[in-house]
Amino acid sequence: MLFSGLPDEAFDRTLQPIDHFIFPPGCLLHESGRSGEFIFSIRRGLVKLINIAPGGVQRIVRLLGPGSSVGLELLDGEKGYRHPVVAVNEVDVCRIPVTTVKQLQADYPVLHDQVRERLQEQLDRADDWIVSMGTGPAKERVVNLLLMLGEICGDGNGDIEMLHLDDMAAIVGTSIETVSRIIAELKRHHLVYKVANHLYRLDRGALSVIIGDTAG
Amino acid sequence: MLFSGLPDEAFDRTLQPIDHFIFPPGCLLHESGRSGEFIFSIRRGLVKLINIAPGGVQRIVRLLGPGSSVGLELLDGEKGYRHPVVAVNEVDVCRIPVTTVKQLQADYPVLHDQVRERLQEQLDRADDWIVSMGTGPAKERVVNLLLMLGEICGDGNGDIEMLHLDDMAAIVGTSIETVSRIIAELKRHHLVYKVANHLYRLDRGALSVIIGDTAG
DNA sequence: CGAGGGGTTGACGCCGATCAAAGCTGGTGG
DNA sequence: CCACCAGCTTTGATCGGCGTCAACCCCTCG
Repeated sequence: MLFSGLPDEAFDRTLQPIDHFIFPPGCLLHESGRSGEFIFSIRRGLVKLINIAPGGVQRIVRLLGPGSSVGLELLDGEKGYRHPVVAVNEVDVCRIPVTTVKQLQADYPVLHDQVRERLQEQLDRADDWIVSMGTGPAKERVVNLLLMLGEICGDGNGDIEMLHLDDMAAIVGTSIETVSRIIAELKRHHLVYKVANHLYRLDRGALSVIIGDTAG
Repeated sequence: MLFSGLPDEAFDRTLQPIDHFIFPPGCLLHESGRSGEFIFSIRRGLVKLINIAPGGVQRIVRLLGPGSSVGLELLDGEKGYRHPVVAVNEVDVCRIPVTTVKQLQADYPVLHDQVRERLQEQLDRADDWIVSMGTGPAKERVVNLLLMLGEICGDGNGDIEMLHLDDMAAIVGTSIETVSRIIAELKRHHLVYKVANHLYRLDRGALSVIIGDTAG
């Protein structure tokens, strides 16, 4: 969590409350309060940061799971969020007023480091995204996405909650038909197989071979 | 600069010196000192952050110009840089020991904000990159790149220093031949024309039409 | 049972990768 | 001052991957 490392009494004097929310899939996080006043810390589930190009085409620029923070850009004093943020699964978040974070940063300098590490983590994620989702044939990109899903919200078994086709297409930058064909082929070769409704298991070793990762 | 907002006397007690370097094109910044000890602040010129995939394929994940900082990830206590950083032009930088930044952060909390803003700026840049360089036909991506070059290191006239084909290809994710054909076509239509050796001028209005930016 | 939304599958055309070869250009040495 | 060479750029020909359009399937829900 964003506040790990802070003592419990740190929160005794916060002027505004830290609330806990649960969003259903497809819900826009920002609507839970007036725009640009809250930072969210994700406890469970998956959210997508989307970019809407002039023309209406959507592209997903990041997936964030448990432990990640949303809205840190508000600390720079700007009014709005950079991207619309939408729940993919059912999502469990802490909603923290920006003023509370600023206040706590002043009282506990270690929080500065926490915030910086979150930002750095997102930057690393974005760089990885540029390489994984922006390069190579469609098949490699889809496989990269599946493996990344396992890392972000893997449940230990290596099972992932499969996204909808349009989300995956908006991530890897292809048409939904192409994604459908690729995943169908992966299923035929038993590199991906269903274990429950929307829950799929990955053969990570075999998938890693496809993207040419000789380190397995 | 990274230290704007700090008083001059802040640097009187720094244990290690802040040096000034000039790198020729193609030079790896990290080699100027032992690995993982320095943060660079760019004063002039352009650097590229590159990612080398297993297999040797290079992809450029970011271009940084004057005002940007390189190596902020070292503040997280890790040993190495995330990406190799290579000078594109002749580059003018300040080399700042990580320990100096940490020391100054402790003495001047406002520096925490400066660092956070730099990170946020790079995150915004990365997100924009994902959209601009990862979506749409090759022509749009190249035009986006040219316009972005003008923003990062524009000299006011709207002139840009043209990159080499292989760099542009590594940015937009196409072959060098495709980039060459696209730029040749732009020249034919007088949307781009040479004003000096490697210096080109852009017709921004007309180029904006290509990428469908109705706000032009 | 019918409607609708997502997923699947096929046919076809085009964009862009690839291979190949021919200009250009700047640097080097005679 | 010129010839030469290496690396970069340009251009052409060909081919495959993937976008697009269209039809169909399947599951859910009213």
